[in-house]
Amino acid sequence: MKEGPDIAQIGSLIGDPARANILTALMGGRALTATELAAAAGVTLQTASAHLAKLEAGGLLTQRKQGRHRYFTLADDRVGKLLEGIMGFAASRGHLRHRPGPKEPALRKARICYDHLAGDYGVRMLDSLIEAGSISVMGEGLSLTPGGEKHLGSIGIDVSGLRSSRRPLCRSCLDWSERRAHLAGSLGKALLSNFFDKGWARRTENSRSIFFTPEGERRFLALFPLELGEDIEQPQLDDTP
Amino acid sequence: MKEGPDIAQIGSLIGDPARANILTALMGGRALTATELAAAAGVTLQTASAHLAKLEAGGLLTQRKQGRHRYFTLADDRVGKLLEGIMGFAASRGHLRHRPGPKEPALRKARICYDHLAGDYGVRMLDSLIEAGSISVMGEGLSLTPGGEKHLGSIGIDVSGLRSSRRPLCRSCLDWSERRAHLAGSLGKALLSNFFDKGWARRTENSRSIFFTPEGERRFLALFPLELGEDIEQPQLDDTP
DNA sequence: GAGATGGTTCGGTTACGATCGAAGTATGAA
DNA sequence: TTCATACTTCGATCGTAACCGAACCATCTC
Repeated sequence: MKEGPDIAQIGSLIGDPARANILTALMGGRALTATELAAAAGVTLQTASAHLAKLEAGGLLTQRKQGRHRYFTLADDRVGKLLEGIMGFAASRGHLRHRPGPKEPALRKARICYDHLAGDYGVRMLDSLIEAGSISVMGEGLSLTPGGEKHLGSIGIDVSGLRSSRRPLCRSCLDWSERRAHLAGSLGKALLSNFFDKGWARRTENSRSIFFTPEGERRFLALFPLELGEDIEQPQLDDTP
Repeated sequence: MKEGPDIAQIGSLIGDPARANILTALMGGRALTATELAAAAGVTLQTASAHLAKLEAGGLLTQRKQGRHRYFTLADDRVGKLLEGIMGFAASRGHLRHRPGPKEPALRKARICYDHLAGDYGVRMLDSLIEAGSISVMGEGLSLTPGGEKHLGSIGIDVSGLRSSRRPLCRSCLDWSERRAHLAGSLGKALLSNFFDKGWARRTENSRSIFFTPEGERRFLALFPLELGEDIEQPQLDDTP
């Protein structure tokens, strides 16, 4: 009966609402202080501190002392992938938050998924890259074509530099809001950084959603066109338990 | 702060030790009764009943009444994939069970992962299929080559029949013990069934581990050879009957 | 029908863990 | 030095949920 790894431990780590809020906040990709995380979780600093200690002991988080601040981040991208996987599953079972809140639409449009672009725009970008022949699909996997390397090089992505990292270049990541794949991996990260650098988009405070400037949005949509037309059906998440 | 799907709910479902044991037991792929699951979880029938109700309400389980029995199974293979993902993560962080127990080696050698073969043998099978050119890899994805279809057809796998199902033919599934991919999807399922049908292997009671007969083992190893040599640690004598 | 087996519901107990106030430590600023 | 900020540790409270005994419902066998 008692076999294999202990999923209950990490399940219970994620299972507490306050800790889940902390992890969700850190899915934004940037390092946050204990105070910020306490606010995000809706608990006092003492409580948050206890939670952070547990999460760190569990290997989900790492902290970095900097002066009198302690910055927390997800331990690595495997944690991000794990969480996004659980989010996708939760969304598919209708485990949505009770009050969808006003930020929900912005989240669905464009958000950060640990370090790359997700949401409607993330899915569109990958779809467009595939249509253009820049990325080829094989089962669940993705790979960059020579043409794609050239194409992305022309907009300022140094693909050969990315290859030298140990991290996979292309990975697909299942999007919980769209229920379709978007682009992760070092290439996904590089593309999002590129948008930030160009001033097309920026992060928003206290949210995973990404804000596109009007000009940036225009350019993004032009760079990643879709043949099919944009009004594809949105697969609905049914929310009955 | 409160954004996205509610990961805490499913986290807490998995986070309880009794429920985690139930889910782990069901990863064996076959339907189990409430009484069996109570024994697997180490709790009384009443307690197990309450847990099963929660898991079902959470969409992780389905039950099927048959006579005076109630058979529970994982709701679908997405649940299996989710759990295997969490197991892989837990194993990578060293969240192993306290007492590794005598069954551990057998589990690492060959076990069932919802409905397909995992463990050392599962990884070997996929590696061999790739070496033989039967399956091609593209990033994280897998696809069956024409040659592979012929090859598998010769050992009794009806690939074209499998294609008609909605389920993907080839999927890679990360193995928590080997930390490498093994073959999932309808093809993975069909291969394992094939081994059972031929009498090469059988399930063991109360465990996810798979027992190979001496003859079956010989044939399996011959069918899925590895170039690299097999002498690199052929560990694990199994202790189960 | 009676009896046995499989499973659920109810009620009450118990234990664990989330929470916060208050006090304590570390780092930076004045 | 003194004060302020950032965070941790301690101690106590409190709620919730896991747990089991007992009773209850359902299905099969005889």
